Amino acid sequence: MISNSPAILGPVTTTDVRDCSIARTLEVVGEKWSLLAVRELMLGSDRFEEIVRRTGAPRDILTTRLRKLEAHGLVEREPYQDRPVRHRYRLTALGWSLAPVLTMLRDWGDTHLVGPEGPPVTLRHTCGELLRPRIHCAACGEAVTSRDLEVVTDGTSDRG
Amino acid sequence: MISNSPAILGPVTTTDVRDCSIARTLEVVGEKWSLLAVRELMLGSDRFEEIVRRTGAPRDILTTRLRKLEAHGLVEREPYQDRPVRHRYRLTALGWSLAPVLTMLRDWGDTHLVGPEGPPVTLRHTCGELLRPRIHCAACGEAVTSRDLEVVTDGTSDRG
DNA sequence: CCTGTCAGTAGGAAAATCCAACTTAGTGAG
DNA sequence: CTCACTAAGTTGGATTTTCCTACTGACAGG
Repeated sequence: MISNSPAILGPVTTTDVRDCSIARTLEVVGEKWSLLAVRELMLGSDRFEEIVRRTGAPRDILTTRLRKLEAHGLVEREPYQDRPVRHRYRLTALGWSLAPVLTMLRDWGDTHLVGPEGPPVTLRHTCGELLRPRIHCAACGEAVTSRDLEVVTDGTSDRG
Repeated sequence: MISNSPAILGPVTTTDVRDCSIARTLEVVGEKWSLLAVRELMLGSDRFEEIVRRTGAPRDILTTRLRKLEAHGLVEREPYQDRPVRHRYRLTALGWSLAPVLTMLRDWGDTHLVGPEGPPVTLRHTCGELLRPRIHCAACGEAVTSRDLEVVTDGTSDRG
């Protein structure tokens, strides 16, 4: 094996870790409560108290999550009064761009984690039907399954 | 406000927490390293050591994650030798059904978290183009944006 | 004056994660 | 035979996060 190099070839390269966009994304929104806060903002909550209530997140944790989302440009925090200064939260376009991620997480739960009573929340498409999301290829328009995909790495080093 | 009920209407229902499929899904795969383990399995790693190497997860944590994924039926663990007994891991169909979630997480990172060198990993669709995933409505076939969706809750209690 | 609201902070307990070392039953090299 | 190495963990303890409860400040309503 090349990667577990013996002493002659130098120190073992401890990072065979894949540099991948999934990992990068999870660095931003992968901590507990982050995606649920984003969900709440998408569903219309814009005040701290409401997000606390609807997610169940500890207040201090939610504070740090919202600050992190703000730092990454997914959320804007704007004062809506002073004395005392209060803020509301709003998703930016970048924040809204997470919608497909949440849609797929929701769909997975809808499909595999519900009882006979059905999904607690559903989304209705403008076509009138409840949304069953499918991934299509933007280039050819066809529906995509994992069998239609081939992994392409640039071959160098640890990326993959 | 109805939800913050005064004493007359009974004790404050501490759980205004939304029962939603996103939260349920995150209960299963939302902990650190879970989705990265699934990613590795999708990319072809099937041995414990390899998943450790490629994700960078602590071995003990990865063990508990794989056990949890197995308990939920996303992963199968099968012995491939005894003396000493060794196992390999494989995604079940249920595990593979997470592919759209990972696809969207990857796409978000590809779109927003890459430098000029581009994404570290890309997926090629059978049509020949690199995959740019879009969500379509299974019912009408149209591409979906968040503006085309209406939230439907059953109205009762805390679900939403 | 008393209570309640909102958006946090503070302090300390509890839980999760991380890390390095160890185990077990082998295989291959010298 | 001995040494080094492998795979799939397990163990103990340090570190880091998360959680929980209570508190703050500045106001509004009764």
